[in-house]
Amino acid sequence: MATEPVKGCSIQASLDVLGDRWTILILRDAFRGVRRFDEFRRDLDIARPVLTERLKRLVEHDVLARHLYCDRPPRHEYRLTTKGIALSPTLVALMRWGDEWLSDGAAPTVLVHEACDHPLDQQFVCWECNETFTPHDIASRPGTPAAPRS
Amino acid sequence: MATEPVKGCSIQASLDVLGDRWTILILRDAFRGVRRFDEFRRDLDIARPVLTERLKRLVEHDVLARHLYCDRPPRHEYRLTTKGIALSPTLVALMRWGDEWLSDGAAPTVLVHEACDHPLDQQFVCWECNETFTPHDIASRPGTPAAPRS
DNA sequence: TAGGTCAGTTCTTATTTCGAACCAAGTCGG
DNA sequence: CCGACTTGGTTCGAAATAAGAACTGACCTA
Repeated sequence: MATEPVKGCSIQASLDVLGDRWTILILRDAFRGVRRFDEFRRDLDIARPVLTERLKRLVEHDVLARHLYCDRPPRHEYRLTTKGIALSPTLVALMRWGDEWLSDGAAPTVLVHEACDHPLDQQFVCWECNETFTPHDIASRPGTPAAPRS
Repeated sequence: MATEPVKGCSIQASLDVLGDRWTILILRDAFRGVRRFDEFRRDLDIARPVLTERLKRLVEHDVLARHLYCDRPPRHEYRLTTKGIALSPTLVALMRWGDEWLSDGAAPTVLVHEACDHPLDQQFVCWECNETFTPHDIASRPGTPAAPRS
């Protein structure tokens, strides 16, 4: 897969890793605790060769790691790495959008703050003012300060 | 942990709308201010029939709206709806993950709080304790039909 | 009238994805 | 030891999807 010099867009770069019909669903399962090949396969109803390829890809990109969990019959499991866990804001955002805009009723699953068991929210926060704000208050600036890019 | 078929998963529902190779890139452009057919086409280097189909789909799903912006030669533009704008946490999350884990240096584009021009952060916040927390502090509860707040 | 733009549609071709079958290592029951 | 079964794959041909190039058609400008 030709990974060309990403036109300076991190969304594109992320989609190079995640952007196909199955990868995000595989990761959703991984967040729910699914770890084994057949477990993914049954849960997602995905073709075997496709699952093989996607898992390999995610391991290559260091989003999942392949662990040997059983010696005698050699068995592997796929676990989220730190880099993989760092995708949770993305998954949470997708889930919340689906809940809010696509669901025909109540959310099928609710995420909560484990400590107090109350529902979670996801917000934009400013480093400086420490205030939360809406999408409408976002602006974008090219590049980091003094970072030569082109 | 039971692996029952996850019907009614909101991530799956969201991906039914967004989950192909182009849709999220189209939306990224839309957030950046792109509105016209040819502008999308040139910027993304996407095949015309595919762009036609994706835009139609996004309009059908009420993520984009097709506006007539010129009468005499009838011209249309595609704008984000409220539902579309509600996707910004998803796009921001993807962008930030790419920035942090895939970029070979500085982030190509930085999002800022428009009011004060300082970089934005995206966080999980608890409705009750009002505290921010990490992915590790998230738990999930099956379909609690908790009535949304007033 | 000629040439150009914008927003498509309609083809043909190339790439992905699918499903079904096959494979291999190990395990269990008899 | 034999055969059935499990996990985790690989290898096929067939089907769905995307790509590319050319064509349409409404308008605009000179």
